[in-house]
Amino acid sequence: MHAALELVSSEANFSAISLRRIARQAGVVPTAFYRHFEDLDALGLTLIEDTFRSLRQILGDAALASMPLKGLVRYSVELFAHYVRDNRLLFQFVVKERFAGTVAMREAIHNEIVLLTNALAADLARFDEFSHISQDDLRVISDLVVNTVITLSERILDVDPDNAEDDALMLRAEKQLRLIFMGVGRWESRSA
Amino acid sequence: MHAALELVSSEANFSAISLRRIARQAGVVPTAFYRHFEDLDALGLTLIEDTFRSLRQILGDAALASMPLKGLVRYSVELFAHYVRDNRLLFQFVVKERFAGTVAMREAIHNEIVLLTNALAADLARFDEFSHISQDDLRVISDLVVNTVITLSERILDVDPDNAEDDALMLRAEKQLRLIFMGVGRWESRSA
DNA sequence: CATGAATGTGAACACGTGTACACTTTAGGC
DNA sequence: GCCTAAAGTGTACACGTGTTCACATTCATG
Repeated sequence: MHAALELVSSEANFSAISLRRIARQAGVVPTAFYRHFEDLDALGLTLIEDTFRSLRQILGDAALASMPLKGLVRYSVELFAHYVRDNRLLFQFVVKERFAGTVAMREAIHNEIVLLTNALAADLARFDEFSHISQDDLRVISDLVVNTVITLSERILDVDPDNAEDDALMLRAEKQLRLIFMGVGRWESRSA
Repeated sequence: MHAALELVSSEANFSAISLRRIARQAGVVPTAFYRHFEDLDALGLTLIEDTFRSLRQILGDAALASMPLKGLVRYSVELFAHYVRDNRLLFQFVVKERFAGTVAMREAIHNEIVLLTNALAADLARFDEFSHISQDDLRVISDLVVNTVITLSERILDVDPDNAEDDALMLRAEKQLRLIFMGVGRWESRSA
């Protein structure tokens, strides 16, 4: 698995690397691959699963819902950015395969993102600031927030690790999220 | 070029299809490929160029800056969505290669998006509603808007063409953009 | 209509690919 | 310390790959 991640990180994407190259990178003979996965698709799906399993755990442990809304934006952006940096290869893989992968992979990633969006909507619902927002609109807003955070991680992965210009990226994302939350204050859900 | 687009649309992505398969799809012998492009990279870059050239033209012709801000959101979302649907294969290609493509391709796409963002920022600056926003913040806002529209097109491409549930997607994107613009009303640029 | 450029052809090359199969090595629980 | 399941090995096959080169065809324009 790690060999595959390394190759995908330095090459274009998963479909561009072969079973034999992965095996070579892992220091193992090609046929040994089959001892662990039925085929390349299975490997890819496992990598995606792993990524989101641990991401869900991080986000769950953080218990964001019990924080004051003030400062939550900065905190969660930093938490997320930290996690992305710590799992660079894994996230690079997911970002690349989100649109370029197999249908199975794309669906898996999509489903996980939907789950994250739902979780965020549920968290936001607990804040007074969102009490005037309808259920549907809560999901629309969460969707926008999730997309903004995804874009942030794509960008963090695009600059090289020790460049440290991530700060500018994070500040921009924070600004955008604050802007969104400002809009929420004036928002009126027709069917609230 | 069209043969390549068809294959990429039905397969995973560009790096997964071979020169020989493109030639076969085009009804031509493999070596004939070299009469038109130096290699596959050149083909890919040309496709990206073409996509954005015509997109820039559409957006330029629309002269959005001369419209009232009211109704502009709905109009531009519809214009954009229409264009994406009319150039489904082209956009599918760009979306897939945005992160999974060659470095050259990725850079080309990235640069084009930056151009679009700058153009939007310049357009927004003409509206009274944005007169209290600093130059930098204008770019941050435009960035958020562009990302939201990109996400919309990714989703339009994900549902099959004659499904006609695009409307729901467009409504969501419109809501999100209106939310952003609501935030702008309360936004205060510190260095305005 | 002729001529020259643009486009398409076919054979050949060296090499990378996924996977099957029988075999050997490694490691952990009784 | 043995023995069994897991992991790794080496060989072999049929096939797809990019690119080369000399040759054939098409087509526009003088």
